[in-house]
Amino acid sequence: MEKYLTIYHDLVNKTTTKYWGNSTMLPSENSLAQTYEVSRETIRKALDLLAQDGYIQKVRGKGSVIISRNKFDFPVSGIVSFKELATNLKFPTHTIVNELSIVKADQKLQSKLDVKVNEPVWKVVRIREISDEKVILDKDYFNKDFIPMLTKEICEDSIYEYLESELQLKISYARKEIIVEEPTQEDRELLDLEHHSNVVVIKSRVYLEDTSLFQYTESRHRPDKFQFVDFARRVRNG
Amino acid sequence: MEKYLTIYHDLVNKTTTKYWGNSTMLPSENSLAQTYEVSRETIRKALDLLAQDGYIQKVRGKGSVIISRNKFDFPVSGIVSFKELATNLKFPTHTIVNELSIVKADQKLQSKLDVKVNEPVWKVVRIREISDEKVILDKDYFNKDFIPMLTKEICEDSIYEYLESELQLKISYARKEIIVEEPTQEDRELLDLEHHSNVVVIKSRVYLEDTSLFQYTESRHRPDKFQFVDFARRVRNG
DNA sequence: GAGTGGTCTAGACCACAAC
DNA sequence: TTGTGGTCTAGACCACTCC
Repeated sequence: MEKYLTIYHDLVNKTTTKYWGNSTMLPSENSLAQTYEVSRETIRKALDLLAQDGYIQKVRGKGSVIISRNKFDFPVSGIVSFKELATNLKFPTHTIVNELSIVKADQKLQSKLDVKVNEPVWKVVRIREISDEKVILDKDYFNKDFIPMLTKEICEDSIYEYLESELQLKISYARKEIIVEEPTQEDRELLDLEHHSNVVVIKSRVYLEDTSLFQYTESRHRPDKFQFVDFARRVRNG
Repeated sequence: MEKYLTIYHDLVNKTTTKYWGNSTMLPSENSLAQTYEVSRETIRKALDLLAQDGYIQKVRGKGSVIISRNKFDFPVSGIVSFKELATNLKFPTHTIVNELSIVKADQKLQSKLDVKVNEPVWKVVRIREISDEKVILDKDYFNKDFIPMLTKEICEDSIYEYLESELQLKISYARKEIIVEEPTQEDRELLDLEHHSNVVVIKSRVYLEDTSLFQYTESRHRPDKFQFVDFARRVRNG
């Protein structure tokens, strides 16, 4: 593996496990460069990642401050699949595949998935249970060019794991939009909505490393089971 | 200004205004290095920012692909103040300062703002109107150590602008949590909630460059007026 | 084989903080 | 004055894409 990534992972480990005792500061860049026997720029590359991910804050003239993360401040920025989320949760989770089919793209899908009308796309509808309650409805549409085959078993496990390890597709980035809607008839039928009169909808477009758009997803959550945690650095200013 | 930042801004401009015509590719790093008369590493630093901010996607062996941003894909990742948001919106906006006072920190605030119980903190409650509807309730608490003075006029304009330009405070990063709650009595009294039975709550802790926590905010939105747009790169994998 | 981006180096100079 | 992080350089080698 690349040196700076190895160092990054090692430093993540050491900052989160109090390797340096109760010190709130990382060793200096020069000191780390000696320790790892690399150039200072390589250390800086690793530290930049730590800062981006909210593990440290660099302060000019002083050093790198370790940011303590208490309790629920787990980092779920970035793209997270339900399986990744589920393994972080302490509650039992279960996935029900409600639909797995190939449909022809209509007008709406055409624009969302960047395919031609009537082109075949995978449609997957899954219900997510947490503690035996049906609280999330995931509707995925995949560009069929990238995924020749898809089975119920794969959908029950993790589509992302299949894409990355079997098909060697590299997910690169996503655009997400979070809004609140009134439940549709489908929401009411498939989810345990109880008295709730809203659903939180996360619409995502997911892109591969070569910038091709290959997935459009609507993840519809019961509002009381929705939480989004974000770590944001100040926007670049002129 | 630093070279790589100048180049970053210049390239943002050129990629968003079709400076290179309909080409979807940026010039190569070596070519850019010649053009700007800097080293390749400096160009790479600028390009890394462009990639982080979703303007380009770098593809190994090929080059940097310009990511086209259509219509509503404006980048509101990061910390955005209401004033910044308001200037982006096409609708008339207005701020009503409902409360501006110094209160003593209670148990709840103590943990959220990292101050001692009974220490004085600024409390600011503001109602945000969009198109003459009261749709957002902002409740801000500031550590008084950092802000000696605060007036109604500043709160009506932009507290952030005051902090950054007058007090020279440098906001660095924030932790946000988005959840959905049932409206409180206060929400019902101060907002035009109409029939809506939920509010979207964004809880933020805002930190300065030296990692001191100086603000805790709850921004309470009428659900139909809430939208959160995010650009996310894949989480680092091992 | 030529061109691209990805990694890494050794060294330089700067602005800033702490003493 | 010393140490810290921030910027910038010139050059090297690599893996990858495309022809």
